[in-house]
Amino acid sequence: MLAIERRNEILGKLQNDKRVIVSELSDYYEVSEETIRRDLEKLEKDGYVTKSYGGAILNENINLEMPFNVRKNTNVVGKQRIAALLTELVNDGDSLMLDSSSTAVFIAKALKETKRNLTIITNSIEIIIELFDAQEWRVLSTGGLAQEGSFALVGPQTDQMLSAYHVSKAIISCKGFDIHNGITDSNELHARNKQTMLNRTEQGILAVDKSKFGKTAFALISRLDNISIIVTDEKPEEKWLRLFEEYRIKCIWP
Amino acid sequence: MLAIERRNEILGKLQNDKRVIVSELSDYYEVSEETIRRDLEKLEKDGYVTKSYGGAILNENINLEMPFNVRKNTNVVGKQRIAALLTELVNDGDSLMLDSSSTAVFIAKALKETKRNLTIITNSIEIIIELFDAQEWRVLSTGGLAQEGSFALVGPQTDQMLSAYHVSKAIISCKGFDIHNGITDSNELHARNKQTMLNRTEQGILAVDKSKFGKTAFALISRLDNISIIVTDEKPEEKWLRLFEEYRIKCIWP
DNA sequence: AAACTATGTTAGCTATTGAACGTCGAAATG
DNA sequence: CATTTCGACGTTCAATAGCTAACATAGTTT
Repeated sequence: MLAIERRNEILGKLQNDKRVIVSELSDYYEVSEETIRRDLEKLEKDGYVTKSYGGAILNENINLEMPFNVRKNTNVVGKQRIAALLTELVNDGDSLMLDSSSTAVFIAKALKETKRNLTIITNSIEIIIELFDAQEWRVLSTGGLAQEGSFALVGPQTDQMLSAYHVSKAIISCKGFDIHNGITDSNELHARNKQTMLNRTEQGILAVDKSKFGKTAFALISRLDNISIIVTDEKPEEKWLRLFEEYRIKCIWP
Repeated sequence: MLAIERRNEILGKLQNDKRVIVSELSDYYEVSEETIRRDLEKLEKDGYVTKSYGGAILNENINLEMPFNVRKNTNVVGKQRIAALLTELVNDGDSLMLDSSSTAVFIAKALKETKRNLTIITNSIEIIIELFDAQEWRVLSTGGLAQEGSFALVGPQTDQMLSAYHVSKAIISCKGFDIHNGITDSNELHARNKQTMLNRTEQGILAVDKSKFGKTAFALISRLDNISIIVTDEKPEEKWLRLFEEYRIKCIWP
């Protein structure tokens, strides 16, 4: 059994029983108590539980149903790479906009571990939840219509709220990214929100894995002009790099 | 049973009964009185209770918030009763505002099972998540600052968004409810948001369990004038009913 | 091969609890 | 109003369970 499997099972047990006992888990999984303690330690660090003498209890304010069931996360490694690169672009004290892409969730997690005193504005419910316990941060939710399926807030209310702020960096993702058609998304409301984010910042950062290169989706977000930096998970081909140079876009990969 | 569980339960009992007795707790949990004293000592150190000879009483300094998991799980039955009563006041197609109280979460759940085609505006992240899959409903999130501990969005942004709408019913809860001091809450930002909700509706509904009657918390939400209906979990005493009559407030209990 | 990860093992340390006992507080009694 | 009395309190001590930290090992990744 993999460690991560065991941890997930422990989380499952916590959802049922609200608490776990170190000695019981150690018996059940036939690993040493130390291993279980290390598991709980990790879960505590991730904010899921509170340890106590002899065991741990579930943190009720983390809505556990969500992170596991909802996302059919693809290319997790790529997204984590992108997130790691992004932490180097962000400084303590920055103000950021994050969109409601799954990449942005990874970015939020990575930033939480490394940065202090950030101000985040986002329309992603997942990110809001992820950052609820971020000490010293200011986390703002745009309002908006709760859109089934994407865990995002969308619509004109979202745009209006975004327009009330100006941030040093806006980090967005997209469904498609093409020389002729610019940056595109499959959902018009999402596209509009991302557009607004780019309009309210000096530095637009596109965080997008390589599979999106050369793709075009339904709704236009922006031409390439509004993008300052592209962060991706693999080195793009020469034609892309030439294009980026032409537009004076900095491109970063691991 | 883990020590932290016992302490949380004691806090829960304190929320209901306002006081605890050392000897009773010792019997109930089958630990020595010393252990209970040490528990109370810790709770006192954390500011939740004041010890006294033979037991301890809850600090009525309601400004100090209970841990979320304790607050959420107290008087579940009362909250469910209130939620059930409220479904009878709401019609299919209504537009509602719901605040970020734990009672409101129960109300949202009850409505989801019984009503069609509602429009909900709320600043509660829990409710947003709960209603993400509500078919045919329109669920709007107010924006706002994500406030640690309460799972709510607060601040001027929240007010601004609320002010952009007008609904048939606003359903709010509170920490204290008193003849002279009106409806009060421990948190000023929450109080302001609830106030705004009452201003944006024809029918203000106060959903509040009986333990709040006669209490006064720090921040004023509203005088009684703005309330049309009070829904509670037990029949209030005569003096309250007379008061409600005077203000032409309808009061409902199971 | 080196670096890293997951796990086990151990030794020393710490936290939690209950028992014992002298002191203190509250309420009844004179 | 002073005294008495009994339960409650705090402190200390000891026992035990649990914890931390350091090191060892094996398997995996780079």
